[in-house]
This record gives sequence, structure tokens and C-alpha cells, in this order.
Amino acid sequence: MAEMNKDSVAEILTQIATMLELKGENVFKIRAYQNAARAMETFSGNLAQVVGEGKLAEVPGIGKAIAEKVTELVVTGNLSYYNILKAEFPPGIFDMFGVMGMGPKKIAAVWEKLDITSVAELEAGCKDGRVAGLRGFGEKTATNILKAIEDRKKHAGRFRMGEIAGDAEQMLDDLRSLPDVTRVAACGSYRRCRETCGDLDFLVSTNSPESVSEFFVKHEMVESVIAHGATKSSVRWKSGIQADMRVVKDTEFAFALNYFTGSKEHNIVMRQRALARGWTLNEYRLGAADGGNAEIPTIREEADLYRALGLDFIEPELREDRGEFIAAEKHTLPRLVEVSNLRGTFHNHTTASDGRNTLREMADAAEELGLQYLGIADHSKSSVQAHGLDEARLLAQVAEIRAMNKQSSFRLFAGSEVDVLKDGSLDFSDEILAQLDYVVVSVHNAFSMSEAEMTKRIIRAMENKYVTMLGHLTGRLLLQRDAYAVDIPAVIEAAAATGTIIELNANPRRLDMDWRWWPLAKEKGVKCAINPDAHHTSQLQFLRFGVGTARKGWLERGDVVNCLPLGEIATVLTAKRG
DNA sequence: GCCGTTTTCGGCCCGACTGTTTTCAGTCG
Repeated sequence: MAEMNKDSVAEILTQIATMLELKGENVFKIRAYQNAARAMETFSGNLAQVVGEGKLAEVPGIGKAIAEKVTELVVTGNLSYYNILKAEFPPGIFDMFGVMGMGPKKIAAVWEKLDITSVAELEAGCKDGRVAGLRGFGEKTATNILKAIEDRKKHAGRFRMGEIAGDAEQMLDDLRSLPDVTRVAACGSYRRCRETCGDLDFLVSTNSPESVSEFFVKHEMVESVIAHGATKSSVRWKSGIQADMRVVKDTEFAFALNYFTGSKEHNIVMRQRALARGWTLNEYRLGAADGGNAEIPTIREEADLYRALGLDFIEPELREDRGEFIAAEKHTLPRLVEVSNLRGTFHNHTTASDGRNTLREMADAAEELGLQYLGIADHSKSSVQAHGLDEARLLAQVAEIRAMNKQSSFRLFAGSEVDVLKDGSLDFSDEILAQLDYVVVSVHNAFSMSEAEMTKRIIRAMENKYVTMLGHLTGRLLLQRDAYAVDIPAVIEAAAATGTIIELNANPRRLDMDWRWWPLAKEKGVKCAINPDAHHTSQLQFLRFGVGTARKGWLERGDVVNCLPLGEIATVLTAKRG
């Protein structure tokens, strides 16, 4: 078995939980394994060290039994309990969890009664009537399973923010315009600004639930209706994403908004805090717990609820149970950066390389957005596929930018997105780089080198004193291409040591560096630049996705260099040159 | 299987919808 890190340990614990579900084990034992997996994922210490010291059971959520199993896993790379358990199941059976409506009980039933062990066999069993004949199943169930198998083929996976935000905002506007609607919100991962969403959750408060539900399921975006009840409806949109809507009374709105925003882990802590105060919290109200007689406070807004639970208001982006409760108790939550704080942005392309709009068009669009300055960073000569600029074309562009700056109060900065070559050297000489206002460096090729080599390559590039910032650190394309192997903490450390800014690439296909790493960067004193990587004037709007991601990373205005006004930004860009 | 400043035993978050039942199980979020 491969070397065990905390993610692979978490994966094995999750698989154990799934197998115990199929066996019909005690639900709390199953939950214990799920909790332990979650504890491993968020564990921030050195796993090998804690195992070596025998202190694993001190981690919350991990007790004696699971600590022993994890220790065996880390020490030997193997776990006999897991191996024995896994041998009991045909391998294809786990794929059936991916079919909507198929849970552990149904999967166990078709396996035991019909010897169905894969999605393909399940499909056949539904078509020939065997599934419908099972006790607890029926014609309707078989039909729904077949539909779910089709949906799974058609709509596999998740959706990037950039693909769904337009429709989501349209739906919000349309719901707000209805006469009987009081309050409207999008909840779930969309409100928390996750990089991808599996579905969309809408919440509406109204005294006329039927008409609002009717409107939702008959909207022109809808492709098919999955469920249509009095207070809860689910539809599939033409874009492929599932959209759910809950309808509540306005007095319930704050509770429902909080509940459906999540995350699930955040909600669990909220409920526990309510219980600790003699209340029970659900999506409709704060009530008296059994035997509790604590007075119930009046809650109208989410902030009232947090206050009642002894907390400062926690912004939705932070609700991932990654330390927000401790900070909210101690009044040390960050004041998160906002779109309106941005004064400019770097890393944008023009027709000189692979952009679709001219320098002038890009400048006008940025000014129209209310920005004070715009950095241009077209590709360098090694990016042949993107028509990268050679030295002569780059210097001509610099001259053009200087000339434009003389004619306008809007400021353009002349930069370049310089390729980091395989050995960590740069695509332009220092003499050329010295003539630019700033330099972005990015990796665009040789993605498959080892983690050690890639890390060395990137750090060498950052050590150049002309390099202002590091572009899209991991090269990932969400839902498309994984990040290349790179030691992110080491890169953050090098950024701190060299004074190099790290980009938060706001293109919704990238959102790179990932939000989970920004608290570490901030702790090390590394600054962030939120850049849209715009190849078209309309893509300057990607900044909003970047700000959402920065907020998830606990970043404040002072952490983001492009919040600085024009008078202060220029010196920051060349600070490394000394 | 985990947890504990009321507990080392007895709890563990909970409501809506669907379909199959004829009062509820399963799934989802």
C-alpha cells in the first residue's frame, strides 16, 4: 500500500464507514468513523509524529479503537480490519452510491436478494422488472432508479461558480420580483463561495408558498421537476445543475438561512451550542430543549442567532468549521475584504498575446468598473501557443503604455506574465525585466516533474528580485486538470522570505492558490494579489469570484495589495528591487 | 465507536419528500 498521509487515512476511514453502512451496523459507530475521517482531514499537526508519540487518541473524534487502526495504517501502510472488511464486498457495489436514491439499505437489498453488484446490473435489473418486484421497491422506484442512472451519466460531477452564477443571480432577481415574497437568498455552497457547487439552494419567505413553488418549478430555466411539495421543491435546470428551493414563513427565515447555508460541520457546532444553552435549534426555530426552561431570545436576522449563541456574526464564507467559532467567541474574526475595496488588478491579457481585446479596450473596461489602475501582463515568448511576446514586442508595448498614461488619469502598469522555464530560470533577462513596472511569473509547461523538482523550480523563480508575484501557483483547472505536484507550504515560506506576492487567480476555472492555504500565507506575512487573468474585457468581472475565495481564506483588505490606492501601489510592485 | 465540570453508561442533529405501505422506511440535505 502507498505511503499514508492524513488524506489517504481519511479516505480509508470513510470507506470503512460506507462498508459498515452496507452491513447495517450501528449508526453511531458508522458516524464515529465518519467523524474520525473528518478529524483526520482537518488535523493540522504532523501525523507521523503524533502516531510515534502515541498521542493520536488525544485528537478530538479519535478514540482508542480508531487510534489503533490509524496507527497500524501509518506504521505498516496496511490495515487488516479494512482488508478483511473490503473482501466481503464485490468491488463494483460502491458505484451504486452515485445513483440518486440508492442508499446503503437499497444497495444491500438488491445485492443480497438479486445478486446485483454494479450500476450496469442495477440498470438491467430495473429494466427486466426484478427490482420492482422486491419488497420495499415498486414500479415507481425502478423507474426513478433508471432515470437517476441516466442523470448520472449526463450530469456527472459538480459545477464551477462561473458556470452557474449567472443563472443563480437571475433566479434571485426573479424571485425578488414576485409580489408575495418577503425575503430571498441563495444558500449552501454557493453562498459560502465554494469553488464548485453540486447544487443550488434557494430560500424564500412568503405567505403564499404555493404560488412561489409553482413559479420555481415552472421557470423557463427548468428542464425537469424532481420533487414538488408544499415547502420544498427540487428541479433540474437546463444547464444541468439541480436547484432546490425551500419556502418558509418570514419568522423562520433567519433559522432556515443559517441552516441551509451550512456547512454541515458548522451547523453541528451551532446545534451543540444551542443545546448547551438549554435550547434546541433547527431550520425553523430556536426552542426549549427537553427539560430546559431557558428563556428564548427573539431572532430576526442571522446576526441575532449568532449573538444568542455567544458569537460574533460569522460571514458565510468562513462557515467551514475551520476555527471560526473560536475567533467569533474571542471577537477576533477578520473584517473580510470586499469587492468595493479593490482599486486595480494585475495579470490581464490583450490581443498582443492571447487576449481578445486591445490595450485600450481593456483599460476602458477597467476604468468603467471603477478601478484606478490596471496591470497588463501578456505572455512571454516561450508560450508560443499563446502568441507570447518577444523582447522587441514587449518593449514596444511598454512604450505604448507609457504614452497612454500621459494622456489619462487612469493608470496602466506595464508588466509581463513571464514563463518559468524548466530549471526555474525566466523567459526574459534581468535587463528586460528591469524595464517593467512589475513581473508575474507562471508555470505553463512540464507539469509532470516531481514535487521536489517543481518546488525547486518555482522557488528559484521567486528568488529573482524583479519578480513581483507568482501566478496560479498549482496550475489546476477545476473539474478538468489536477494541480501539479508542488510543496505549497515550502512555496509560501519562500514567498515570505523573498517578499514575493502570491496571486489569487480569480478565473473561476482556477481559483488558485486555493482558499485553504491563505490563512497560512497570511500568518507568514505573504501578501495576496487578486487577479482575473482576463482574456476579455468581460472577464474583469471574475474579480468577484477571487474576492469570494479570498474571503474564504480569511483575508482582509490589508492582505490584498490591489486594495492599495494608486499613490501607494507602485512602490509595492518594485519593493524587492531594493 | 466516541464522549464526559451534572453522566464511565447512555446518549449521539433533525425535518421534508417519496414511495410503499396501511403506519413507516429510506434517502437526502
